[in-house]
Amino acid sequence: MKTMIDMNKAAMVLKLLGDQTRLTMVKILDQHDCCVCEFVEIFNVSQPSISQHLRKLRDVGLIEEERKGQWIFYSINKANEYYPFVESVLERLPSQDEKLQELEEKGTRIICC
Amino acid sequence: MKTMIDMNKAAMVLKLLGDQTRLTMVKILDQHDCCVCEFVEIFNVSQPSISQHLRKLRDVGLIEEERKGQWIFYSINKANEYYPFVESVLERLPSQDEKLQELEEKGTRIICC
DNA sequence: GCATTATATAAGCATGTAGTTATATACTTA
DNA sequence: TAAGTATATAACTACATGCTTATATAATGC
Repeated sequence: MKTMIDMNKAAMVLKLLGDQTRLTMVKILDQHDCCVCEFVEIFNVSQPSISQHLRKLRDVGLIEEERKGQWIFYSINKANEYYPFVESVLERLPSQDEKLQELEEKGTRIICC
Repeated sequence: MKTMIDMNKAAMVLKLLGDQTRLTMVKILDQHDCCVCEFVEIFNVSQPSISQHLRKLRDVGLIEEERKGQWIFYSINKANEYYPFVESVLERLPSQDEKLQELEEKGTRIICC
């Protein structure tokens, strides 16, 4: 039995995911925690733009933040009511691990604490 | 093995589905063909607004039109490259059959040919 | 304490979106 | 053929969105 979701909530979540930056962020976060500066490097946009995307995802509770020293790490919130729905979308998307791989090769991946 | 979809195509499709009117249309069309005037009655918006939503869905090939006399019927295009992805979203949505049910009770459902 | 780094927020701007009204096109029926 | 019904398109408008730059806040390290 699959988890159902209200039409209006579903449309809201799909709209959130209907942006290439946010969709990729969520796909990455589903596998790995990430900090803001990593996203800034992955996507070719300004830091405020990244913060604003993260805020939208956090506002609906789909991701959570945790400060670790100087950095703020974001992670997926699997307990969120929309997560099962989001997960069924993410399953259809190719892994974005190579984006973090590139950071590691450049030595800019933040491994903290 | 699930069908995969490019990130940019996925974001484009999710954006299309991230509107309550279009999402509901696609959910209905996944089960029943429908003509424009039925959608006009179901959603509380003008006929041009409905036509514009249908056009967006048709432009990516997700739905098809077929004229039947005076009416133009739309149907889902299961052969479309995005359909498997869309289907996995629709599976999580509650049936919208009651909307067509209401039309039948009012006697305004178009059964044609 | 001061400079540096990381992040968030505010403000402004250009573009996109969803709706409307007006009008054109196409089919049906008297 | 004329009137009515169904649909699409064009033009316009209000509002949303995603980006930018500027600035504020917070932690780090000298």
